Amino acid sequence: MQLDPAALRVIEAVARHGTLTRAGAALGMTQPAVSYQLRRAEDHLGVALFLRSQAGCRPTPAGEVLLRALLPALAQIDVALAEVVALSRQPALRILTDFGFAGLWLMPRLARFRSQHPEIEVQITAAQENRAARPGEVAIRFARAGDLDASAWLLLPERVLPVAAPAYLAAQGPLDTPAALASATLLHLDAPPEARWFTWTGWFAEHAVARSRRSGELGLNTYDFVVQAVLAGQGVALGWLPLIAPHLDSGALVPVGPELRRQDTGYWVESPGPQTPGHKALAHWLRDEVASAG
Amino acid sequence: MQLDPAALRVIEAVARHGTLTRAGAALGMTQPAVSYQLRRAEDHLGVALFLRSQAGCRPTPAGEVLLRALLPALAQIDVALAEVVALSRQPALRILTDFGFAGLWLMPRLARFRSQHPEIEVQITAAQENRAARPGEVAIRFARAGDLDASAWLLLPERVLPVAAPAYLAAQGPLDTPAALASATLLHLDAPPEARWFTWTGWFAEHAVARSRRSGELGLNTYDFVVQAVLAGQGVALGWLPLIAPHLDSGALVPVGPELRRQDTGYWVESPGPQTPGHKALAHWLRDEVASAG
DNA sequence: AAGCTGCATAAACCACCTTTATGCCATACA
DNA sequence: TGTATGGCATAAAGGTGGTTTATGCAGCTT
Repeated sequence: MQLDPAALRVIEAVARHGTLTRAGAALGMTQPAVSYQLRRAEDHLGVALFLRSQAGCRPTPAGEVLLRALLPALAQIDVALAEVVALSRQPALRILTDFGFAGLWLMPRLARFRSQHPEIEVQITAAQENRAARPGEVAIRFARAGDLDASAWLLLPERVLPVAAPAYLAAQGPLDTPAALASATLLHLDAPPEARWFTWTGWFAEHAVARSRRSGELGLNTYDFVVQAVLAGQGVALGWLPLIAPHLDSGALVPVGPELRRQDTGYWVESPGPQTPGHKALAHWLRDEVASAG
Repeated sequence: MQLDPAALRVIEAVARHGTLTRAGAALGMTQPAVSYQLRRAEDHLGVALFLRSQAGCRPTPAGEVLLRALLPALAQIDVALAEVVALSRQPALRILTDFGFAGLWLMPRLARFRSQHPEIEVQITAAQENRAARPGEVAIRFARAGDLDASAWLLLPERVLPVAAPAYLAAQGPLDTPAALASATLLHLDAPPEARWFTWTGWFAEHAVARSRRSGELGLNTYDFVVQAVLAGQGVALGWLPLIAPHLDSGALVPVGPELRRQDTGYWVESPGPQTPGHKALAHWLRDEVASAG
């Protein structure tokens, strides 16, 4: 047995205010409208809910049975509605990250997050210098374990391998060995000294080949640009696997050397402060994206 | 922040059924009406509550916040509504009593009970022979403590006194003493031998006067009739105080002898079986009526 | 490609909910 | 006693919002 839902609010207002007139004022209605609604509800249920007197209304025993459940239930609903509205007024979810990650990983995938969560407004702030996230913000930055707060988690471990464009390989000849690679033109990602990622120097050291940077070789300070240059056949780059995976898949780039991995460095997610549903949704989605990429 | 109450039902139905179309069928509406209501609610709140897909809807995180409170709250309301309806369908409150009590005490007061409890339908069954109440019934009958169930309670202890009409006294002369009363014409309430109330025999025995019934004196088997006869000046009656109080107040009858009381006999209320709000309301009202009569 | 199902949107319409007006009743006060 | 005030009920009028019908788009399955 259900009751016209509007009537529930009227019943509650009458109980709360004690007269039909005052209930109407609270609901933005006139007394006859309240009288009509209350009457309809009582007729529908087949029982009087309030006794009317010149001094106002008081509930009948049947009315009290209903009000005992109705008042707390409506209060609960109102609390939840306030919570929903407060959520909708949350500031946008701000993601801090570097240009490379933003351009090569996040932006191509963001449409998927937005279609799953259209209610979450997302702001992406890309920068050269990654600062730590403030409470409420989400930072996705390249770092090593120990550099971050304990609650940060590793999204993408570091995996690199030398890559070149097919046209460059055709002109250059085979680059089958680290020694052959040492003779090729290398593209460098210029970064501050405290940068934690693999560089060519580090790569050759791992393969016991001495190779220093030649003058005239291209150096770029944004990984996005490094990828553009290698695609254009300007040399061999150290490919950051999760970021260049689409180019490998399409054949625009081919591996020209073995892969190197590190488990304690990579892109980490830190998200200080309270975790709103938006924060949780983003974390969940990020994990899904990595998992589905295999 | 409140929401159109009709929308709450729509939101709940969409969550329960998983598609707008099926929710509409359950609510007796079409899909576009559901779509419109849901849209209005979402616009009002400023946040999407459901994600729509070809396969149906699933709640957003904000939707889940609301549903966590809404589903149990609406369930509580529905339970209370069902309870109210069940109450309204209770059989009438059946009161069993004798003709004297019904006619002289209960009926004159019943309007007051009905105005306080218009939702309670009352049935009065008066009879010469009072049977015990069945579960759900309420019996108000003359009895002595020990004859009834332990839950029965004494409504009106027995208080009697000789009364006559002023016209009878004017014709007869003063009846100041039990001996003078013995010479008067007495009106008798004829009852079965197991009757427990005061009779004239008992009254005279208490006053050490031998008085037996004279032939030709009027005997009546209903107390209502006894009261009519004494009002008509046909003799002196043993007045049952609670029942004749209005006549004493009005002067239609005057006392012509001392009052006798007994505390273990009188009108008792027995009400076996579950005590519905109706039963409780009646008991409460009965106590109030006795208390306000002093 | 065809068929089915789900949701969104626009236009039309009508039922019902609200307002205005009025009357009755009870209470308080001068 | 008469007047004023406040509360509820009822009737009539009207207008608007909620519903239906029609249509189109998208996704999925066979």
